[in-house]
Parts: sequence; C-alpha cells; structure tokens
Amino acid sequence: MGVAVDSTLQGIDLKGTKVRAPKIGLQLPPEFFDRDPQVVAREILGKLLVRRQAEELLSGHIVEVEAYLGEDDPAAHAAAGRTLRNSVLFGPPGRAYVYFIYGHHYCLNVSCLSDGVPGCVLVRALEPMIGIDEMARSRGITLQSPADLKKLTSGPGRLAEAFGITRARDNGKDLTSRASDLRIVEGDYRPARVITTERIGITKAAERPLRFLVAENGFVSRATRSN
DNA sequence: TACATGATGCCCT
DNA sequence: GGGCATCATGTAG
Repeated sequence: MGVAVDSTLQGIDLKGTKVRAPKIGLQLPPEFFDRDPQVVAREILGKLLVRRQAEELLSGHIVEVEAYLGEDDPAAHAAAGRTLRNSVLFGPPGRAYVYFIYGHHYCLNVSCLSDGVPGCVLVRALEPMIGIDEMARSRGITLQSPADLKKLTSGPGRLAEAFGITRARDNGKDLTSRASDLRIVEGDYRPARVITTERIGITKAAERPLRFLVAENGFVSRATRSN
C-alpha cells in the first residue's frame, strides 16, 4: 500500500512480513515469576508475548506494565481475599489472570509469587512485532499510516483484543509452558532505560510508583509528562 | 435477587 | 479533554 515506514518502525513492514524478526527465544521458567511483582514488572519489559494459533504467530515486545501486590495493595484484585474470579492470583506463578472490565475489555495479568501469596503484573502495552495484519484484523483497524500501528496494542484492552485474549480462552493458562498457545519468552530486546510512574486508571493507592515503562518507546499507552 | 462499580477505549467536542 | 457504553463480579439485602 506504499506506506512510508519511519524510523520508529524499522523492521516492521505494514504488510506483516518480518524484516527484523525477533528470535522467539528461551522459555521463561516459572521461577522468573516467583518473585515480588515489582521485580518481575521491571524485568519483564522487553520480553515477548507470543500467541500461536492455527497458522499464525503473533508476538510483541512488552513495553509497559503495572505491578499489583497482595492484601496491602488496595488497588489489587487480590486485596479483598481469594474469590472464584481472582483465584489465579493465589495460584502458581506464571499463569494468565484475565478479567473483563467496563463491559467491553479484557486485561491480561501474569500471576507472581506462589503458595497462596497473591500478586501479579498487568501487561499494559506491547510493541507489535509479528502478525501485524492479524492483529489489525482482530482490532477492526485498517492500517493506513505508520501511526495506526500504535492503535493495535497500546493499552491493556487493545492488546487483549489484538491477541484474541479472553477469560474463557486464556484465564489460568500457563505462560511458561512450551505446550501453551500463549506464552512469554525471552526476546532479543534490552530496554535502554526504564521509567517508573504512578499506575493509571485507579483510585485506590494511586500514588504508588508501580507502573513501569520503556523510555522513549512510542508504543506505550500514555506518554509521561516530563521524561 | 438487585444494584453499584470499575486496572478502558472510542467518539465527540 | 470529557462523557459514556456495557456487563461480570462482589456484596448487600
């Protein structure tokens, strides 16, 4: 379609062919997630979220996340204790906790810690790498300019839709298993700088700096004020 | 059983 | 920059 590819889009062809395909690398072990959500949140930046379905591979670098802690974090779904809905948070680490919100959107979290200790990382934005066309189809977007790429996965609801993530399909899924069609793996991308800010869209415990994002990455859901 | 609420994104201004 | 759609979940009654 003759769309100019600017510097921020190097390696991505709007037709979906990969010029610089990231290596679908090492599987992250469950132990990676068996740590404080704040540590996992910082270290998960740059890793790849990978969806494998029938004939397609979707992947994107994780560029923005938020940490949600346990009972001492009023904003966390785990704060009120274990319920049917949030039970994944209290289970083993590295599992997908998917919930539905505002009547429209699904959000993807990864459980952290284990043995009844709740905690998770909310995946808020991805830099799309492989399967751009399929993501656009899922989002109902026609890619007409490089700026449209940002609409694919810049936000928790958006990336869930782009990757076809739903509670029925993915809640409880083991993201550290090679057999899983939804995984998080090592990438070949090391964020140069990580910024910490307040979490977005919450009212309780909003002042805590638990949002982590890759500095100067155009695919985050919301730019920071100063840096 | 009914109702208030929310870790959002789109559309309109 | 602000209003609102839309519904699963939890909680009150």
